[in-house]
Amino acid sequence: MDCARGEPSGGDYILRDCRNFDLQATLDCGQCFRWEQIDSQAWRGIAFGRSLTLERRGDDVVLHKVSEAEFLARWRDYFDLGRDYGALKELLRRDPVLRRAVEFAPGIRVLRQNGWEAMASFIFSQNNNIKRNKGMIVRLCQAFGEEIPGGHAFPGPKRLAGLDKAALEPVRCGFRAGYLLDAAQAVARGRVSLERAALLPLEEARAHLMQIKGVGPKVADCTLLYGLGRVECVPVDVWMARVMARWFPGGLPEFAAPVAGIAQQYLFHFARTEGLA
DNA sequence: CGCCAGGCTTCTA
DNA sequence: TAGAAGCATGGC
Repeated sequence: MDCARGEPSGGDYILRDCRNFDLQATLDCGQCFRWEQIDSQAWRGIAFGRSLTLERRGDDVVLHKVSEAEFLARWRDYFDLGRDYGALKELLRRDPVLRRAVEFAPGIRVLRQNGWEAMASFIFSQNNNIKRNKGMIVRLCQAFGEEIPGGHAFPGPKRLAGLDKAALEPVRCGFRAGYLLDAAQAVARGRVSLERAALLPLEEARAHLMQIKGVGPKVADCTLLYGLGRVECVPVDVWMARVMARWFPGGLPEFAAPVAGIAQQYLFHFARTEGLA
């Protein structure tokens, strides 16, 4: 496994000899919006109502002020550390284009974020750029998220469901305000169940999420992949559409299907930063 | 200043 | 039922 030897040390939790985990590539490849780089080796972010500092220290990765219990309960799955990315990449390398993408950023991991946060974040992302999306999310959290040490938690659907567009004005999210409210109300009232979407067959899960106004195929797929652990799901945005048209007109290789969403992440990052298209 | 942004809804033929 | 326009806002 990638980080088999984790151990508590002086209040921190250390992943010894941690392979396949490039903080920069993982936290800045367009899948998450609440992480910021502190210095060349460290990042700070907020997830699950907790502010966390992560540091690369040689072969190790250090989670600052994290107990073993907290690591196992929360961060292990969040960073997808139970998956063997070494073996996964070995599989993907069978295709020459995937091989290039994997070798471009071999330390990418796909995070398993909170389902609601992923859905809301990608509702915000539509017809938007990543920089501004981060700003909108900061303002949403400052205005409506619970205050926690080091910042604000992401506001849950119940908190947002009672608001109206006027209340969201300070977030400056434009036409997306109505979409966010419909999503919050749908989830808060049980019209849409993220828990069910996590388990449904993929096409049914997409259709279930797309009942929400402002959630189309792309946002539904991002919710499934980044928020609900559906690594077989492939969001196709403008970049991936170019990649597919140019390199995979017949679709991604069959052998990649069970982890096609992760393959997508390597391709997306490569295409967007190196211009593979 | 003009173009564009990890799209989606609505309008039109 | 496909294709284009409209959408709020700000980054560059």
